[in-house]
Amino acid sequence: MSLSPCLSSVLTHANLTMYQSPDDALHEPSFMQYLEPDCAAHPCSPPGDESGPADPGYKQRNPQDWSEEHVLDFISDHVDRLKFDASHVSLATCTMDGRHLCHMTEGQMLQNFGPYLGSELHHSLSKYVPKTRYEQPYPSGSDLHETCRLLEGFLDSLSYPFLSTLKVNDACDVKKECDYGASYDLPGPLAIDPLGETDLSDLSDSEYRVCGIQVPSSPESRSSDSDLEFAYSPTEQDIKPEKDEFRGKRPRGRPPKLSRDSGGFFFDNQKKTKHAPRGTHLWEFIRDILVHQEKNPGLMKWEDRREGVFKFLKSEAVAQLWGQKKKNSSMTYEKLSRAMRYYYKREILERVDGRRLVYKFGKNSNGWQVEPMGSVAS
DNA sequence: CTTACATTTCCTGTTT
DNA sequence: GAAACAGGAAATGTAA
Repeated sequence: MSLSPCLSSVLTHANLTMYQSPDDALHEPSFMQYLEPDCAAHPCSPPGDESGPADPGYKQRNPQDWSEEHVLDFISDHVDRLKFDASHVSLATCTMDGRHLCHMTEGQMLQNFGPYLGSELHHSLSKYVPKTRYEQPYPSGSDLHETCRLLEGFLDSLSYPFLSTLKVNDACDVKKECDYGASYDLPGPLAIDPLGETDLSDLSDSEYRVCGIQVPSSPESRSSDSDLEFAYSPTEQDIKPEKDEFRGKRPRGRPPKLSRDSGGFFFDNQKKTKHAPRGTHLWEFIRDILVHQEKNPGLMKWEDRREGVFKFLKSEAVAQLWGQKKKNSSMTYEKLSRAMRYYYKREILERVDGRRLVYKFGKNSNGWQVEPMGSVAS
């Protein structure tokens, strides 16, 4: 389907309606919210038609030959598929022809489109591009190191808790020459499969991906743990000062959301656009990991299944997974554990004194018990 | 629009 | 000293 006219208008619209305040942002329709009605209203291609009447569409073309509209189609398709909130995409960011797009390194894509969408676009593009051109995003040492440098700079600028030890895999073979450290030995792409009766069923495959990025198991690099709000491109005013600079100035409690009008970048794509469906609570998420450990072995384990005592084995990995579920890439175990502690009062969890990373399900939790007929617990 | 809820974020202080 | 724990305070986003 040729979405480009719609997409262009959408992007233009989005670009022209930069958020003036957080409140504006709250009510700003998402990228796709713009897109779909617009496309419905405009004489876009009929449903199911991958191409316009005269244009075979980007899928039928060599990406090198993509027009700007093809590139916009390509991006919009991914935005659509990923249900990505691209309301902060600027048209300028997406305006390029296929040749330009193909010449972008993964690092540049991450920088332009954010870690989530950028990674997806890069990965997807590598399937379209003939091997002659695109297959070698890091063909030479210099290119490789340039990308490493870009990526490192980008990651550093985000001050992501683990980014200093990130390992980039797959299409970017950077790991071979840029040792970002050990990765979580998570099973595959952190894949918790939808569990049918569980509350994870609303997750798409992509929601559990780490976008080609694996997070290290040893959270040693938590030095920047206060700099987790990296929802924006690192503009001067958006980058938080060092922690120490805040001392004595920052009020207690969660700070107000920053304005999102930071130049059309959209690293706040993890912004929650929808609250988790009713029933999708943290304790249930934890329970489901425990109950279906075969889906994610090694993250958590039962200490005493009968009593409901469990332990985090990879606390930060679980937190990352929870963050993915909530579209919040800055989730940490520290924050997750705060939410866990709130469960004590509600008796969803019980305190287990003296044991680190160990919790116990309380009387107000359910679904974890070993039942005679094994209806829930497997 | 308001309110309740379930977090999320950040903090200080304590314990392991 | 670092990581985890504890819990206060305030903000957030969604549903009702």
